[in-house]
Amino acid sequence: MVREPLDESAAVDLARMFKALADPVRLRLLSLIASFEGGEACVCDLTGPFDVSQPTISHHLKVLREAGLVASERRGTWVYYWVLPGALAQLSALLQPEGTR
Amino acid sequence: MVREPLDESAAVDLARMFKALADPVRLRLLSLIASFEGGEACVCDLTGPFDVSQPTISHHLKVLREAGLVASERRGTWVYYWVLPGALAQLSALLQPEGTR
DNA sequence: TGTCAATATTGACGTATGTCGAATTTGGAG
DNA sequence: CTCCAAATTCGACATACGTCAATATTGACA
Repeated sequence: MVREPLDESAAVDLARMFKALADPVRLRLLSLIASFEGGEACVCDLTGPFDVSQPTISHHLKVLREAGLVASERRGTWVYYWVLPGALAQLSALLQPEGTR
Repeated sequence: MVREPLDESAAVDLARMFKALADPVRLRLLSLIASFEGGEACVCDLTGPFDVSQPTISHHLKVLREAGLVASERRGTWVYYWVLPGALAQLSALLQPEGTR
């Protein structure tokens, strides 16, 4: 990114992912999921720490999922979420200032 | 971020920065500024490549500046912008998946 | 001092976003 | 089969955001 200008379509794709990170609740959700033991958490684990309603949490999880930052799977009564590390790594690399590595 | 849950105030601060990145025009602006020779560009260099109006570019530059991602200085007739690498590095580190480095 | 070019600010507009309560779906247990 | 708990979807609402045209500001230079 620091080397040569992003073309428009790449910028649109990246903006979609950054937009998913551009909310305090979603950042905390992501961090909470990632730091859970085993790297995954069910929705019931995720609603407690927040002041917002459960449907709102569900909405934010959907945004994260559609942005490709997390994935989910139903197991019986519960739905589990985990972080997709590749997506974060891609964004991380993009923001890496020139010399750094 | 992957190690322990973000607290709310940290999440609010970070979300503010990610929000500044959550727009294709701003991502391209940032990339364009960074990849300019000398690492800085005047506004007149930045309006051409986009389909949006000059006031809109000015608005986006203000958003980037208030998010702490770029800084600017007036030199005579022109105003120059450059990227603040520390801010990008902070976000980059945050997104770094666990083992990576 | 007056005019011009480069940026920024203002005001307005349509659309997107975060949030909630209510209704719906889904699977497990009686 | 029915009922319940977990999660999602729906519909509504207020606020935030991206954009533009018009206006204001700033500095250079004649």
